[in-house]
Amino acid sequence: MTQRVRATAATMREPETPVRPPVLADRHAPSGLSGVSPKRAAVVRAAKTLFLEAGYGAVSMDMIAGAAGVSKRTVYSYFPGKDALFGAVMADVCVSAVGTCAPAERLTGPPRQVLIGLGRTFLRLIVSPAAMAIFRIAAAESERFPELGAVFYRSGPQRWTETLAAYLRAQDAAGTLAVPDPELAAAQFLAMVKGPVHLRLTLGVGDAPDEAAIEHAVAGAVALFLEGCARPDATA
Amino acid sequence: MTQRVRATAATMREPETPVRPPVLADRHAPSGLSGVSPKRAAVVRAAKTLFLEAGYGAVSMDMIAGAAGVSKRTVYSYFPGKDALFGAVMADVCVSAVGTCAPAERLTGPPRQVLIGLGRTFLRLIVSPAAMAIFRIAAAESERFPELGAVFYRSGPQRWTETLAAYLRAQDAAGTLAVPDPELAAAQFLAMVKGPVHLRLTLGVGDAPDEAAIEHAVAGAVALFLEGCARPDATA
DNA sequence: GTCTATAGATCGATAGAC
DNA sequence: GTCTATCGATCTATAGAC
Repeated sequence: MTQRVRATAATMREPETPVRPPVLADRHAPSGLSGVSPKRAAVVRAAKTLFLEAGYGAVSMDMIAGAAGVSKRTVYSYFPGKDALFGAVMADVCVSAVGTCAPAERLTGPPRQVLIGLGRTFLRLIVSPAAMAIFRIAAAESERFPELGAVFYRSGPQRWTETLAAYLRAQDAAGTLAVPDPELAAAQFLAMVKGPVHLRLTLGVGDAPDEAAIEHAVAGAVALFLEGCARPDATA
Repeated sequence: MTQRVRATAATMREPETPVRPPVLADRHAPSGLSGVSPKRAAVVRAAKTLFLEAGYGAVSMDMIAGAAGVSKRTVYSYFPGKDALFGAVMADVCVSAVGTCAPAERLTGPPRQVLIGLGRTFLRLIVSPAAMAIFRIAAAESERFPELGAVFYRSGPQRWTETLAAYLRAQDAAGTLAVPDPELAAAQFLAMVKGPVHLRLTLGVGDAPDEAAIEHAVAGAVALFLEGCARPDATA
């Protein structure tokens, strides 16, 4: 099991090359292709699974072709190279897996209740194996694939922060909470929720938190956050 | 530029192999050697630089040998393989770069002052290029090298958390603050300090924060933290 | 399915120290 | 004379490209 890294790295290093083809963008089929090729879908599916499991470096084009049940030639007919395939797949993964899980729940009601609900959903999401795998890869490869980190950030953390910030701003305006800087406060809350457990998971220290641990982390974050924001003259 | 991953992983996976040579531990020189071999030091130095710059996969033994000004044979005479060299170097890096920067400052005085000082030091440290490089590699390779993640966690985050927790516990006992769970509170504070900026850096979104941004992040975290912990009947 | 490039790893030989 | 540290050349496996 060997792998190439150098050529790859140079190829995808967007900020350094004056002319930069959109590597994260999909080049689609080799020619005008109506609809979606099933072979191509199989390649993407196989690549997604393998990349998430083992990371960019540990996956070979042979593996992908084998898992997809196609020849390597076919893989290369749909994607110009390993880096492009990786970029296309990971961008899609970020949007679908992280983006769709953004707070669909209603952010209405008393702050404590909303924060507990949102914190719980958020923490459950980010400690899931799938999310951890995506994050780990995004962190590891963001240097080589700058767009990957950006896509992940926009489709995941940024959405959560913005959504929560909007709620906090509304609460501030309504006088329910005192939040001078909603963006910062939202980031702080989310950081508190994930802080105690996410770092350990990222470093492979300890196992994923169980429900009790999640509740504990969320409750602690909510308590600290609300005590800090609750006005003495208003009910939290 | 290729690399092996399979054998490597198995070798370093301490918890799984019944008999496990201490890969993170240095085997030193091939024989009894008084003092430190300059060649060996050169190898370690070169490997450290290269690994931190490009990560495990992107660095070849040829590069290391070349950068160290020795032959590959010499490299292999000091280290049984690439994984052992990586483990030895990274463990050393974690301890020296992250460990020595643990709060040397005195954690005495009023909470606000202590938290601001500690938060500032902490944030400056973790956003430094060196620390970011180590973190990135630890996160990326912790799956393949479980010990690496553990060493990093112990020598870095865990120390900070424990130190701050001890201070918070003392303050709680003294009645200056109300901290029911010092460990959690310490983790929450540190998470708040780093949250807004560290994630972006990890994902390669945006540049390192300047002094103003650092002050802003620390001040925000301290404000939220203290308001949440300060007893109405005590001065914070 | 084949070909090339390159990675990690190994080997015999040599020069100097004790 | 032997032992040790060092070097350059070479082997095998495999990733990536066509």
